[in-house]
Amino acid sequence: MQTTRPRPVTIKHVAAEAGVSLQTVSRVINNEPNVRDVVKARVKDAVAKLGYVPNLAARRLGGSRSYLILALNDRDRTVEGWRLGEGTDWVDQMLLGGMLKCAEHGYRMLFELVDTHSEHVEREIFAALSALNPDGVILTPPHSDNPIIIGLLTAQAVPFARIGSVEDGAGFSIAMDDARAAQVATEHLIGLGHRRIGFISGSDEYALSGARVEGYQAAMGAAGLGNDPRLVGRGDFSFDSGLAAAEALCALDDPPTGIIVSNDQMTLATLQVAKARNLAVPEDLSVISFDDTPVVRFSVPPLTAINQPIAAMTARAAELLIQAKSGATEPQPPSIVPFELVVRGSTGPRGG
Amino acid sequence: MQTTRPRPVTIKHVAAEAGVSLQTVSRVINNEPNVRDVVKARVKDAVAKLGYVPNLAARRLGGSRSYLILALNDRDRTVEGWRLGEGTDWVDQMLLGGMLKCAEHGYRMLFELVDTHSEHVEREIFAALSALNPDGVILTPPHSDNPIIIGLLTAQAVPFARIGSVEDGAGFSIAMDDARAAQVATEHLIGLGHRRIGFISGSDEYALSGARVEGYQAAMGAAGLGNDPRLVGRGDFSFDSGLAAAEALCALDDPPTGIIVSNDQMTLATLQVAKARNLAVPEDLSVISFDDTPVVRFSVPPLTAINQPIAAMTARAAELLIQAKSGATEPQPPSIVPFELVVRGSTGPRGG
DNA sequence: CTGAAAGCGCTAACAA
DNA sequence: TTGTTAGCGCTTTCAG
Repeated sequence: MQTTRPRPVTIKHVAAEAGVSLQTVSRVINNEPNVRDVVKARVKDAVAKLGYVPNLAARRLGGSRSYLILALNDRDRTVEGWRLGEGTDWVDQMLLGGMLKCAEHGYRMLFELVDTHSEHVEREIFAALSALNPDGVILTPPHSDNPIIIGLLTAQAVPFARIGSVEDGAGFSIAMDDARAAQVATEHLIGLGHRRIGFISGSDEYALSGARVEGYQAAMGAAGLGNDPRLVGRGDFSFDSGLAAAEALCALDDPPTGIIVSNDQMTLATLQVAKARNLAVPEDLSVISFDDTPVVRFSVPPLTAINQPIAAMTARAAELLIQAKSGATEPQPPSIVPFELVVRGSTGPRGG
Repeated sequence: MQTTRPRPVTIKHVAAEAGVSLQTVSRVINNEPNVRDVVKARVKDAVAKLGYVPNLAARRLGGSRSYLILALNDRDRTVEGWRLGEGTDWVDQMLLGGMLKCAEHGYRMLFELVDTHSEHVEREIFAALSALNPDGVILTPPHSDNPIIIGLLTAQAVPFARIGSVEDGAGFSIAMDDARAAQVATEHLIGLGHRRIGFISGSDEYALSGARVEGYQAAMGAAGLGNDPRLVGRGDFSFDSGLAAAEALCALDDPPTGIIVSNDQMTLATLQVAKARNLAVPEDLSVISFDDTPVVRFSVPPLTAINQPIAAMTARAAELLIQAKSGATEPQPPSIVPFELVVRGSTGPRGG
């Protein structure tokens, strides 16, 4: 059976139905001024009656906007996360924040993957820009600070947002206040009576690693708890590095009763170290994690954690890009998105 | 600073560079016949030299294809999953399978959400079709068997695929062999020496629930283990229903030493019941789950499970749609995608 | 095998 | 405040 595709309703039909020109219909659709209310109402009626929906491709081709926001993620990491099936929900949170925000404005978010480390990054992104003409691009780590990508986007005059970056540079930068987050985490433990509090940092390649250490140190200093460098372990976000760092902290003569760890993987490692040493969590050792990915709900005990507001950051990115008039990419102060300390079972009073 | 958007490379430039007409370039790009190899090579060189990438909007507007596949999910369930952050990776697996497969063919997959239960489903999808003109639509449960949606898509002559459905009807249906999966799970337990094997079914609203019970019964029968109806508990995929069903099974005079459960949530519940009854898993009770979502890796012990091949099903859907010539939506036999029994720690020899 | 013409559905620039 | 005229970049006829 060969069904013929029904001829779609175009702006022409609406114009005819309403007895106005194409242009007037276009103006009404796009909420442009200079249309009398009567006419506007007539057009809107016609639109509703015919069930007219503007065609995206035609809109893009004729006009200057595509109503498309392109979100870019690192291919290898993303695909690996999907394949592993360990519940990393970075992409989901991006969709949650980005798609819904785009939809609010009649935009669509298209999600794509690019190879960060390949020499083809530029070609890949260039191709996507040429094919899609997105009105804006959302960059995530590690793309957010990639000079090649930023250069290309700038040269192409495509507005872009950099999530998780506070580096100066073109485009909108959107991040959480990592220093403040570490500070809040530290204060939480201090509030529970802890005096010896350890910190396991993330990879130095990420600016946020340093910021978190600073926040921790600031809170410790403010509480008069000193600044014992042995309490700061160095990790690289991997489980194994967490193991090593936690082990080192626990082996101290005067070990911490609370540890703040820079991501969920390393926190899981810390839990494992505690178990091996017969330290009950949180009775003997309190632990706070960073990121708050799904796994924190399934560990025993569930982890108290600072969440990474990926959905909110992506939503903000989409919003800024949609607002931005194409071509105008003036430097702006970074958007700082609020985070939350989610208290679960891994923290408790000292000596609980 | 106001950068001007560089004038993009169009098919015209390529034609000029290669010294041929637009049509010839178009033919080469689209791999159409009737172009001499010499000319084809010349055009390809020009494309490479200029870095030409065809514009999607123009392609769609001029031609009959949009190079877009639209994947539709239920809005409420999807958004709830994202908000809960419990690691459900259905969407991720769809992207993994669908996006990558589309990319292989120069297509793009666009992911959207629609309200199943609203009266607006039809309007929503119609709007998406009008705006996007996708070359195909991928439906997931519960849309896969929604007659309104299927009717609309059929009327619009848009090829579509229904994931997780084996119901007859228009469009491609793509599913896994649930009966066989349950059978394999049952055989796995039988192979471990289990004789009393329980089964907790899912909601009767899903055809797959019945199929799984049948597969289980078939395996039991084939092994001469009879067909004790008390061994089949009825759940509805919720944690609580799993609790009740598992409790009932364990309370039998002659309780099972192995239980197969129709999804991960109910299996987690079964684990909890076992713990409450001081049954060690897998020593006293073996458990096999269905779905294999990320959570199975984090439970104690990790769950042996039948995976749901979402990525493979979505990839298959994309493939079929891309192949399908628009307009020709002849009934086809369902595509059955292979599943896997992933053995982890929740199953062991009887009386292990 | 190749090219010329027409138009897809819309918006931008201009005219009225 | 409204309408008219050109395209946007491509693919589809249909000629050659």
